[in-house]
Amino acid sequence: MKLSTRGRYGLKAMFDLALYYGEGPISLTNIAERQAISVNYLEQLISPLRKAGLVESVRGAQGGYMLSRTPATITVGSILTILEGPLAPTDCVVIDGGDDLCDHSGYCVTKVIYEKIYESITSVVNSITLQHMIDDYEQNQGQMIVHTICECK
Amino acid sequence: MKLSTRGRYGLKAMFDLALYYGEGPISLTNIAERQAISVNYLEQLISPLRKAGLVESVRGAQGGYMLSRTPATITVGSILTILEGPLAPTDCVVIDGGDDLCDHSGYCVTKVIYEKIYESITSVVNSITLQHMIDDYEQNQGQMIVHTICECK
DNA sequence: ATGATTTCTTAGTAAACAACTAGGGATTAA
DNA sequence: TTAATCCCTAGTTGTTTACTAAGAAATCAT
Repeated sequence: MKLSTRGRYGLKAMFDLALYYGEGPISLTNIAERQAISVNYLEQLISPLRKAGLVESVRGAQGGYMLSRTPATITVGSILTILEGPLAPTDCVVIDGGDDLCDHSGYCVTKVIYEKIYESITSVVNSITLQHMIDDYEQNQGQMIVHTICECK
Repeated sequence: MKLSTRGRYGLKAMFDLALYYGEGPISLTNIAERQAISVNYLEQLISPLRKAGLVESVRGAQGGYMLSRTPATITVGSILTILEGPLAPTDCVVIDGGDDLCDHSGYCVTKVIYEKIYESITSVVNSITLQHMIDDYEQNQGQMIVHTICECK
C-alpha cells in the first residue's frame, strides 16, 4: 500500500512548478536540481502529466514546463492518479463490471471494504490542491527545510 | 497503492474463521478449499496472525485454527496491518523521528498530505470488525456468490 | 546558419518484491 | 502407529520499480 517514486517525485515536481506559476516555463534541469531527481527520470514522470493536460511545455532553449491552470484548480488526487493509476487497494473496485478479475456475480463482503478505503483515499487527495500546498508552505516557511520538500519515502 | 495477496487472502481466511467462531478448530485445508488458496501459502499468512494473538492454533490431527477473541473485537485494520505492514502511503509518516529516511528537520508540505491519507485509511479499516463483515454477509446471503468471498484482486 | 539548450521518446537493466512451491520436522487424535 | 495437522525455512519464478542511456526534434541566442 505504498506510493511509488513516480507519485512522490511527480507531486514534488508539480509543487515546484506551482511555486513558479506565472513566471514562464521552468526547465526540468531546474526542478531536478531543487528536488534532487534525475532529469531523465523526471522527463518520464512529466510526460503523462503533460498528456493529461496538467502542464504545458515549451520546447527548445529557454523552454521548460508550466502548469496549464492555476494551482487552485489542480488537485493532488489528479496528479497521483495520473502517475500511479487509481488510488485503490484492489483492482476490482475500480474496474467495476463482471470482469474476469473476480466473480462478482453477487455481493462481496471484502469488496465493500475495499470500496470504502478507496473512497476515503480519493476524498482526501481530491480535496487538496497545489494552492493548499503553497499556502501551507508559506505559512511554515520558517521551519521549512533546505529544499522545497524533503525526499519523503 | 495496492494491497497484496497477503492482505487480501489473510482477510478472507480470517472472515472464514469468523464464520466458524465457537465451533472449535478449523483446519487450513478446509479454509484453503473454501477460499481457493494453497495450504502452504495460507500457512505463511496465518503464522503472523497467530504470533500477533489474533488466532489460536491446535496442533495435531483434528487440529486447526480459531479466532482467539470474538469477531466483534477483531478489526480489519489489525489484520491488514499485521500482514501488509502499516497501511501508509509512505514510510516517513509511520517511522516518525529524524530518521535517515528523509530530512525531517522541518515542516514538509508533502508529509502532511501523506499523513492525512494514512489517517483516513486507518480510520476506515479500524472501524470495521469481522462481526460487521458477518452481519453484512448474513444480510446479503441471497446475492452472495458461491464461495464465501470471491477472489477480489 | 550554427551551436547550445531543451523537450520528447524509446530501449535497456539491475535490484527488489510478490507470490508462491517444496519439503521436512513437531505434535497429537484415533 | 498412522494419518492429519501445525510449524518453519529455503528456494524459485515472474513482475515491478526505479532508474540509466541515448538519440531525435525543436527552438532560442549569437
